Amino acid sequence: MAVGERRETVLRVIVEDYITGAVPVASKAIVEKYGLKVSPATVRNDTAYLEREGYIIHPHHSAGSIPTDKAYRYYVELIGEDIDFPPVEEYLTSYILKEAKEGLEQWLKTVAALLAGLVRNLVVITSPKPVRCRFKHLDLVSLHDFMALLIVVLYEARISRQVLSFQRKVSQDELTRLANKLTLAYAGMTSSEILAKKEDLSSEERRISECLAEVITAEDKLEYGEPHLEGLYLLLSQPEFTSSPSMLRILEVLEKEDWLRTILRQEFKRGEVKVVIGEENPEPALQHLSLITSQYGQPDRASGIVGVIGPKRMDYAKTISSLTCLSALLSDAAVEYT
Amino acid sequence: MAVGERRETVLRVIVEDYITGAVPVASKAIVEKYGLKVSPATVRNDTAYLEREGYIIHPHHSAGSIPTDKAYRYYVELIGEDIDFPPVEEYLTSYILKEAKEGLEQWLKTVAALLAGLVRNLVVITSPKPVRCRFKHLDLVSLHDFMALLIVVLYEARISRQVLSFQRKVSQDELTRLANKLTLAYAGMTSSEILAKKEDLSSEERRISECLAEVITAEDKLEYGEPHLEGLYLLLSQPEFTSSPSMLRILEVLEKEDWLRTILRQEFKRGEVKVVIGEENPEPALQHLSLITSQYGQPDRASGIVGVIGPKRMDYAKTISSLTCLSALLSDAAVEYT
DNA sequence: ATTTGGCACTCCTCCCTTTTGATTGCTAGG
DNA sequence: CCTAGCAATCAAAAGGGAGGAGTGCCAAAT
Repeated sequence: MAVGERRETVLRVIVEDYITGAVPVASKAIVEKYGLKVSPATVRNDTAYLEREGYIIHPHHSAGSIPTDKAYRYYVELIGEDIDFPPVEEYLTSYILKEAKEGLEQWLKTVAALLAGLVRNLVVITSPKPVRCRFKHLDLVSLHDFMALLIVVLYEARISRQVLSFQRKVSQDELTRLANKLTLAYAGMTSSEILAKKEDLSSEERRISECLAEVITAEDKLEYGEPHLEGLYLLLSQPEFTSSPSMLRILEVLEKEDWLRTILRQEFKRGEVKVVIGEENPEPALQHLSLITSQYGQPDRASGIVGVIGPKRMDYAKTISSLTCLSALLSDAAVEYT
Repeated sequence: MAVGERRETVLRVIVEDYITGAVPVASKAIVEKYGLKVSPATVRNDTAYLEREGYIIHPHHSAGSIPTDKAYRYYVELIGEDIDFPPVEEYLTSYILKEAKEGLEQWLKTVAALLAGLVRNLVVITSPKPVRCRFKHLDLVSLHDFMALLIVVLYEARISRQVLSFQRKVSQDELTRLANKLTLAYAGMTSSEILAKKEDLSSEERRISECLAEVITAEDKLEYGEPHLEGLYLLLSQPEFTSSPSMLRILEVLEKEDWLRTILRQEFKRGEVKVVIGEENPEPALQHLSLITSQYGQPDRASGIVGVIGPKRMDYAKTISSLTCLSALLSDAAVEYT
């Protein structure tokens, strides 16, 4: 085996061993566990080289090697070429197909929990949402004399509600009439189209139309649906977070919720799984974690995000393959809601 | 001061001091901080008595006193009589009144986060939900030739959706006609009323009606709306959970979610705040915590639960008063959605 | 040029001991 | 019934090796 080739093997072994074991990998262990035909001293020469190149570091002088972000990146590119994990696919499929009677959101939570258990990390999933919402139907329910509840139904089975007040008394009969009229008038429109359609409207009709457009705009602004988190317990059980301060730091970050935007703002290509390792992440609070994310659904129609958050030392092979498979399955399922 | 009276003072002081400080309370500290006119030795006689009676324990021989569940219960009954906390009320009111444009659920989350910050513990809140849902409106959207999406709008602005399949091709026009007919036929009915209404229905109409009743029944079964949790970070920052195993134990319990039923299954009286301390809770996993819960809304119409979960050593006075006040405010706000 | 065995050195971890300081329990006297 | 004083108790912090795992490097072997 050529020197360069062995170095690559050593690096791969270090990454894989550290992923499963979470302890620094010693030269002796590398030789023994993987049956290399060289002595530990030789491996030490290689690790010295890898350290110079920035692939590994030693937590202290007489400790084994642990991979750097660069090493994980190298590893991910390496395995990216031929990833194949049939058992995961079968396992997921069998569960996912019994789509729930309990509604979409509940089902997504179940799916997320399933994936979390599989990859033993935190899973975040958002419900599918179109980029540009289209109006489908509205209802008006009288609350008091001057107030009504506006219920807006959008395509992709999304709904929103808003309280509305009028200058004068409006009866339920009148509200129903207004609702029917406007439902007909605005069917299939986006928020800007509704605002653009300037016909002669009564004061109440204008009030409702504005409110309607506002509601749809608000929906448009949400880049994704409400995110569900599952497996927090699993993430925090990882050995890197055993100390309570580091656990609290994670929790604090997760509750602030800005991190989510960071994840969701990414550009996705169809079917692609994105891997962001440690300091590759622009968000400092997440730089000691890795994110693996994927988009599902049809980008032009409704789409959502499913992602896994774990320590940098996470099982990239398994997670990437699970996510690839899951996002394909979810895309198929989402077609039914189109 | 009579002996019995002083003992009560000593107990109250121990509870209050332990609530704020989280460290065992020494006899000397009791005398000094609260300016008692007796010596530490005298207080020690009192604590010896209180220990015999089961109100306090000592974590080890040469440590101060910490209250037992019995002591907290005594304390809660004591303060229950004249609780008054105006600053909380004003603080909450000012924020809550700017009701959100972002929808009910989002607003509830904000309220929960606000309360969590105030009481520095985990807050759980459920969206208001009527005990018996009434049908308001339905829509049918064609998916494929044989499949449609059923969108059900209920009173109190609740919505649910369900995928539906037919034996034969059904066009969107036909679906719209069916939707209008059934919306009219079933307006205001509960699930059982819908099932009872046996008129001569076509095969498709029967299929939809059954599905509709099923959806409403499912909503009825949910005792409360989707719960929101806020302030997990605050709860786990409490000194009793600094060790990572105890933190993980809490997280594990919270993710299992069965505990929620325990909380929500309680019987509530209008406007009442319930306090469950430690082992008073039937659920073993929660026996090292205290729960303070309250119902809001109108029991006959929509109602929800708001509760605080904290260590047994939590600020009962502040939490009870905050919750009393908040639940009243939420009830007022909920009226608008009736 | 690469590999290897050997050896000194480093640094972490574990365990044991000691010290320190706080606090109680008890007893005898006010 | 209260108090002062004192011995007893225990946790937490600080110290101190001993042990051990593992590297770095050098000189010799391949």
